[in-house]
Amino acid sequence: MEPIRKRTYSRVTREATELLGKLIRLGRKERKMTENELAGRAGISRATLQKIEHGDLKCEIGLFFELAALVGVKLFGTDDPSSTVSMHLGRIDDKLALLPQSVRTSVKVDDDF
Amino acid sequence: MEPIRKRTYSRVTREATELLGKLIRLGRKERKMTENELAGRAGISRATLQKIEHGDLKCEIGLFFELAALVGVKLFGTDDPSSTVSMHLGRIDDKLALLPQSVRTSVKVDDDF
DNA sequence: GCTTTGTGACTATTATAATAATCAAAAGGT
DNA sequence: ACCTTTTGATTATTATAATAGTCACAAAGC
Repeated sequence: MEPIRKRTYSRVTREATELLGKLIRLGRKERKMTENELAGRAGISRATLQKIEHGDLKCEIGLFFELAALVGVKLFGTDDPSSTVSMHLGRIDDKLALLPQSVRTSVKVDDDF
Repeated sequence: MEPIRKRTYSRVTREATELLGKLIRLGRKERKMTENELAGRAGISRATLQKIEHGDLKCEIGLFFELAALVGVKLFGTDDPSSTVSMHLGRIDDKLALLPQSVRTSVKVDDDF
């Protein structure tokens, strides 16, 4: 069956995703893990891991990032991702708050964390 | 209806995705685009754009990256993503070619988190 | 004030991602 | 050479992401 909806992606997007997939594969091999091992750790099937390592654009971003973290790929180019990401998050929140149309939903309590 | 399959994500993954979503939102507002405008340009629905800007882990990585490119978010921290990504791709291919396919004696790899 | 536009938050439906299962072939070890 | 493990690739099925549509509310603009 031919897919009914076909979407196009820019070259930058395709290459960035391909790069991330290859970094995951490289990290996995550097840690001497098999596809089954890494897939098991991540709680996904081997088929999905294969798609991600090949840069499949349709796969969940959460799976890409989770796998990257599992094999030590630095998402934002630093050695300690979590602290740096948190720092960035604060900066972005400040910037968004200053913007005219920013919503920053007044008194909404976070439900997520 | 409760979801049948629920998946857990690490904090790093959640924060990284949230950050990327907020960077997209920030880039969109800096370019004074509405949600409908950006969604239309990207060929997606407004609902999906909202999920991405809120850091929904289940959304396609291709959509995240495509939106990031559309609003000028630099995926790999450089001004000229495509050339740099291509360069990285070549180096990763070289590294992968040198690595043995796997190592049999299944050494347990320690987790980072 | 009023009107318009942008956003948040749902719904039901449809398209599809993720899965488990399989097979063949390549790679590694003995 | 052999045998084992890992990988590539494909299937059918199931779970779910993406969609269009709607409603209410919040900001701007008049």
